[in-house]
Amino acid sequence: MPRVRFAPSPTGFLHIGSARTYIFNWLYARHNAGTMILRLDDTDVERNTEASVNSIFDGLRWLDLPWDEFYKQSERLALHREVAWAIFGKGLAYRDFTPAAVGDSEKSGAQGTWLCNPGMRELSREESDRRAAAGEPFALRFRVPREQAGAVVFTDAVYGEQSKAYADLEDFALLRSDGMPTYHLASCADDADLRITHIIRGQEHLSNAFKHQLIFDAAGAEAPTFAHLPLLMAPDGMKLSKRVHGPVVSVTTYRDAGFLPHAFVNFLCLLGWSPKNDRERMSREELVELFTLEGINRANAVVNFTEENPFDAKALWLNAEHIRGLASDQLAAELLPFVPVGPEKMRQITPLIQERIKLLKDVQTVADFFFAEKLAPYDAAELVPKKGDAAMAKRVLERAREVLAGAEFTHDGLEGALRAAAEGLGIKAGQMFEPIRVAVCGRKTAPPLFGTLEALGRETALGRIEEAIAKLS
RNA sequence: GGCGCUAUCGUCUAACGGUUAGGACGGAGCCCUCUCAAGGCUUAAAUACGGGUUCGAUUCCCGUUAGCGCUACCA
Repeated sequence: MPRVRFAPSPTGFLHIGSARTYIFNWLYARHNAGTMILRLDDTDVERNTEASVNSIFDGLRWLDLPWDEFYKQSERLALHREVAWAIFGKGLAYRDFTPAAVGDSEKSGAQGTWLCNPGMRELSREESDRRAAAGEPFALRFRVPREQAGAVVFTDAVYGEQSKAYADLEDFALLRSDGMPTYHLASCADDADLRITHIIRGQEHLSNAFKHQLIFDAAGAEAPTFAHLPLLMAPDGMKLSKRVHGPVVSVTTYRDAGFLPHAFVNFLCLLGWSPKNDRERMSREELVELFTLEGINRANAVVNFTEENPFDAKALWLNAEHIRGLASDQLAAELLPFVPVGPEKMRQITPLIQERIKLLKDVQTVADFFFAEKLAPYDAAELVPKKGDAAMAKRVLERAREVLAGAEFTHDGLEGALRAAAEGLGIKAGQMFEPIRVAVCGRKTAPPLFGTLEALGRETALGRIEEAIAKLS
């Protein structure tokens, strides 16, 4: 039974790339009847924030893909230290007494790669113990066997066989001088302890995996299978970041704009993964059924957004697809939070706009005239039908006033009455409908007229026609 | 700089070494039609470059170029 984990560090809002990583882990777990573990990797006390923790929970809960187990890394420090000292005990790590402040960026200068602080890895055990006993602060570093000719080797489920010469790996830290574990140590210690079988994460960790393999080996644990995911990029080729790309990288932005959670999940799945059978729109069950590590691509994927169009066109299309696929009543319920109207009215309006919105939020602009007490001001010229004039518009509206006063106020009743009226006036049906549509909706493009009139009701419709006639006088 | 990874239409992607290089979104056009959508049909659009290997390379190998990632006592 596979056990997978998503291990975000709570140092910012939930990123769409992180959401995708979570989704892939979740799908892998469900596809293989495994366990999905959420673990907060909060060993960086300096940068952790409560707001970030909330953002992560909010985002993940919205996706509606529940996890099975939850852990907080900060509550497992004893385990991490135990693993670190066990590695030290085997002689595979050493104390580095170099003051923390010195030479961070200078280490890896243009000269070449920084590998270790000279002198420290050669310190005798006695000397090391003596200085530690004397209270001198130190970091614990992994002793990479760079004097050996070999390499660290592992097989990535996505990228295949990976190897890196020992000589190219630096002596990375396991424990900081304040005794806190580093990410590398804590992550591996926890993965081993939680019996994680597959580490599915972003490709930015591919290089780190060599270090992790070393830690698992040193700790005497069998390393999980690594599966690295291609990264999500911005159209400018840069890694997505809130700083430069704004809120489009945050999951909550999608939620607030009215993406259906599953449509969002569906979209993210198509970035860097393919079922290889041209399927695009898929239900959750289908995704679980189709998801495999073999389907994961190796090249980075760009999320195609611009300043004018903050959402990828394909994301929008998929959302519209899923909206259309919803039962009308269900969609009405989803729409409710976006608009000041009761459930009854919403259910009546929904069928009229279901095929016309890409985002739930679009209901605010597409259906505004249903909720507005008073129509937004429009130009009287809008009332004039194609190949007609103001006089025709007025004639149409005056006739409509009579017809609507008496007609049966249903889709079919209205259509019959209005078409007959057009014939009576000797004009095309379109010329009849156009002025009425504008009078009633305040604009030329709107949902189908008869259903709209029905939903609006006789009183409102007549009132708006009256106002339009006044505009023409 | 060192190391690692990647490279098919604008974007997401498909293609046991043998296809007219397929699909989707978006674009253009047509049809349908009370406007707008939705739907249907048609269309433009890609194998980064150079060498190999092979009867034959999108596919395998090498190089170049470009991009990304890692190179912290961040994760």
